[in-house]
Amino acid sequence: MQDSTANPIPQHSASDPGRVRLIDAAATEFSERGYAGASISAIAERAGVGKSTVFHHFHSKDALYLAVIQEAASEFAQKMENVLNLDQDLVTCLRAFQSQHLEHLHHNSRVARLILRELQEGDRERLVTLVRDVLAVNFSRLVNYLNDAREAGMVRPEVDCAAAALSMMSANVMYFQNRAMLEHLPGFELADDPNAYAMAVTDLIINGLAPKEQSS
Amino acid sequence: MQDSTANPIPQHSASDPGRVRLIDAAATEFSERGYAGASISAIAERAGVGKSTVFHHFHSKDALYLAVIQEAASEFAQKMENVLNLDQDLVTCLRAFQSQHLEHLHHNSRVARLILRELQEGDRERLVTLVRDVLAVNFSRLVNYLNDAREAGMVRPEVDCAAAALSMMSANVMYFQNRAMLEHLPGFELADDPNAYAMAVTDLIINGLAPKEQSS
DNA sequence: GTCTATAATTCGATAGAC
DNA sequence: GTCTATCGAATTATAGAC
Repeated sequence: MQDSTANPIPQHSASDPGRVRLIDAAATEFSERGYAGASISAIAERAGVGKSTVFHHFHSKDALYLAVIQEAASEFAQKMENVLNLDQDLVTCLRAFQSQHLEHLHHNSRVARLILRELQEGDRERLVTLVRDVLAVNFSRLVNYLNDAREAGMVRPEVDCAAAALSMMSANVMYFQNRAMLEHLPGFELADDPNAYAMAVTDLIINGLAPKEQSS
Repeated sequence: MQDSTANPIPQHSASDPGRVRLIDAAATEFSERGYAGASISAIAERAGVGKSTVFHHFHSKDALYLAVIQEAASEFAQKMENVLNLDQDLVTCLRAFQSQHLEHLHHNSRVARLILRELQEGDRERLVTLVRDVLAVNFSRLVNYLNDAREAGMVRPEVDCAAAALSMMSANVMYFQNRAMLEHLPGFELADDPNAYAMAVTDLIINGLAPKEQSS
């Protein structure tokens, strides 16, 4: 199988079962104990392999760590490709995006929490690598889509597409991270319905608060 | 578990200098070490008073903790009152709100970080109290403003005002929390200009992505 | 399991303001 | 003389060491 790789990160692909087991074990360890707290031996043990096997697949703890996140990010990148295309209308695409993004966070909550944790208290170096090499790719994909849609006249020319993309994702991250507490906000009805929330946010982002006055 | 009788939150207000010193010291200790990690003696020492003085002002560690957050929350509540009024137009109010909110996060970064930390890894009980007794008040204020604006026809009737309020605040929290990493997102120009960011988000929330033209 | 260290909380007394 | 902020010592709870 030939990889259509113009990708910067080498994708050994998921074919390797040992690699998959390791990434899964590492995801658990890292998310439960943080980067520093997770030990390679614990990861190896959890994966049912020897410590040296870990270093056969990944040349460093750092590389393994990034691979864990890369794994989830690539998966989401795939979903984005299915959803963001300019032939469909903006509403359909963004609804699908927002809904899938939120769903992705829940389905990959270990890694999502890992990333959020890293963003708060992680090491600078690792953080920059993470953002530039992994997160930026997916973020840019959405920004580019919005920019293209703007070119095509589907989006107002004044809109800052990066700010828009960030707003969309922020809303989901907030929901994912604090769902338990949102229940206690009076007037917030959507705490138990992620999809309805995603739709409400999408509607807001697309149409805004203000009425579309045409009554002149 | 002892029940704190009849919620006696004494509103001595800021007049009491000893109280103020304690709240300030506690803000630092709590935000640096987390709730469990912060000790009453360390707080007392930092404030330059004896340990038992702390308990003269606050009946418990818990009460002190809440008072720290309550302090910053009330301050923001005051700012909201100055900014959210229905006599001005929606754009003006929401711009001012968004900008002040983001500024407030920066000026009270110790407490802001404290809250965000608590939301992630805090104790359930304390979290619920925090949300219901403190955060919900300010959140509701914005939601109510939006609801009133909707009644007044300044906001589309379909909008979910709670979701809108949450989106606005999420965008700011994301920015506050991750400003350092946003620089590394390609295409994101506003990482070093909080006010411009707040304006971009406000514009988005008010007008949305879609052009205003009424296509029948 | 006992012992110990550390932390939260309570008590009783003191000193100064009104 | 009362009121209140303060403090040092005493009390309880708990987690970790041995």
